[in-house]
Amino acid sequence: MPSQYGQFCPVAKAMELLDERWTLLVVRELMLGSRHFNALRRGVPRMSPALLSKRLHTLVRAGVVERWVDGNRVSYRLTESGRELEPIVEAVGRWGIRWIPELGDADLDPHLLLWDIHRNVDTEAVPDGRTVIAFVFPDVAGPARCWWIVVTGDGVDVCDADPGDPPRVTVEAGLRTLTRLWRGDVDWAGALRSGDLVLHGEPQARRALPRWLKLSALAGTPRPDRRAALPV
Amino acid sequence: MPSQYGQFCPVAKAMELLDERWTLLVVRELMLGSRHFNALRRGVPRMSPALLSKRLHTLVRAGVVERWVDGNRVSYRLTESGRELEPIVEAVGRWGIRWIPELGDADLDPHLLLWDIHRNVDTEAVPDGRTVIAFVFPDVAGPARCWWIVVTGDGVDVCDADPGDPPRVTVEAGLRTLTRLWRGDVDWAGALRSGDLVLHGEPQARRALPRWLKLSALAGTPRPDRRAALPV
DNA sequence: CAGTATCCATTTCGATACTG
DNA sequence: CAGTATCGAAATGGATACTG
Repeated sequence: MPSQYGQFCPVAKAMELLDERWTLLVVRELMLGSRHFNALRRGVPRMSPALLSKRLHTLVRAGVVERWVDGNRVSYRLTESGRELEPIVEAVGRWGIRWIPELGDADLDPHLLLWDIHRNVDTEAVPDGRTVIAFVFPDVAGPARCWWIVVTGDGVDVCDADPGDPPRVTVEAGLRTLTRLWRGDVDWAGALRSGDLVLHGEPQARRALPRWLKLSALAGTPRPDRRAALPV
Repeated sequence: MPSQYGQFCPVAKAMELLDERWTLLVVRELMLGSRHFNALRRGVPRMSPALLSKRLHTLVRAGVVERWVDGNRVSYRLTESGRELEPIVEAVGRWGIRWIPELGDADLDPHLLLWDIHRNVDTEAVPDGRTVIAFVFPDVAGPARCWWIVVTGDGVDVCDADPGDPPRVTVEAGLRTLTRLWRGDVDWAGALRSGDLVLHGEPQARRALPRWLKLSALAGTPRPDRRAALPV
């Protein structure tokens, strides 16, 4: 049981549930459409399965999440109460992107980044057939250096192994740069101009890429005007 | 330092700060106008001074709160970043009052309740001069049973000792009932009708009381329609 | 696939007392 | 008024291994 504030204030009562570590991130994943335990895990990879399990149970008991068993498959989904958390998650996200713009090295995660990018591919904009987009992080060592996103009529997949087909476009960028691009901290033009992001492939495909890859839903959030905060 | 999620997601970055226990309640108090350490403590009485101090320092480092020293008096106020937390606190409050309506006995606190009520007295509506409103909780033992709110031209005070003057109105109600009235879980008519809330005093003053005491800002939040959730 | 179980290091926090 | 100091109990949660 989450610890109690001993206050009748609705903010306190809500936070008794919502301020438990990881809770709102699990809710975020459910909002983004994850339904199964291991799908949820992909969105919160640093969370141990035991803890995810515990949080899900707490959310079910609180009436925010519904656990559904059909056959031998278990799925979780938000209840009406859970869906009404959306304005909170959005407000937190908007505030976070405005006021906590700095990312530490520990915040960067290629797997998570590709996972996010892949679920925002605009399949309408990508040419029919099979399209492979490769990503190379020159500053990342080991197996997390190269990634592939494969778009077909059936959907979008991420791979950490070469799918074989030659990529239509290869994106070469520092992990931090691509992360900042995804978040909207920098735009395509700025990333290309800085030289830290380089595209390889046919000119037409390179020009089309920004339409294939939609950025984070929060990327368009207006940022605080730093100049206004400076003394005259 | 608050623990890290290891995610670049703005929700995660924001929650690294905001999901620390007590943090949002301290922000709430600052939004309600508390400026000094001991004033803040009154709004979060179950928080130890050491912990309040720690949270304030964390909020200052995060740029959400500004610590201001003038003379030998210290005051805290929200920065622009902190003021932009208001939509979050409001959204959390609205969600909480809609979806966590049940209060445990541990959530009831006469001191906190009178403190809240006193800062929402509509001084415009109260007659000029000196007006005393007494509160009696028959179900509370000891010194927390009787309270007085004193309204003068200078402001509004709460007392836990008889201020002397005869009260214009005496409110006699169970602690839970007055709390639920304050939150808007029940209205004046309903509380009076149930018989658990009784007013003493001249009829004119008794009728005027609901205009003197404004309820929580969240009291008017529409509640989920429970009937709609039932099977047909 | 969908979790449990166990263990222990670490963190957190409440209580209380004390200070300039 | 505005905190700090200290201490021990309790909770938290990360790592790892295991199960139907």
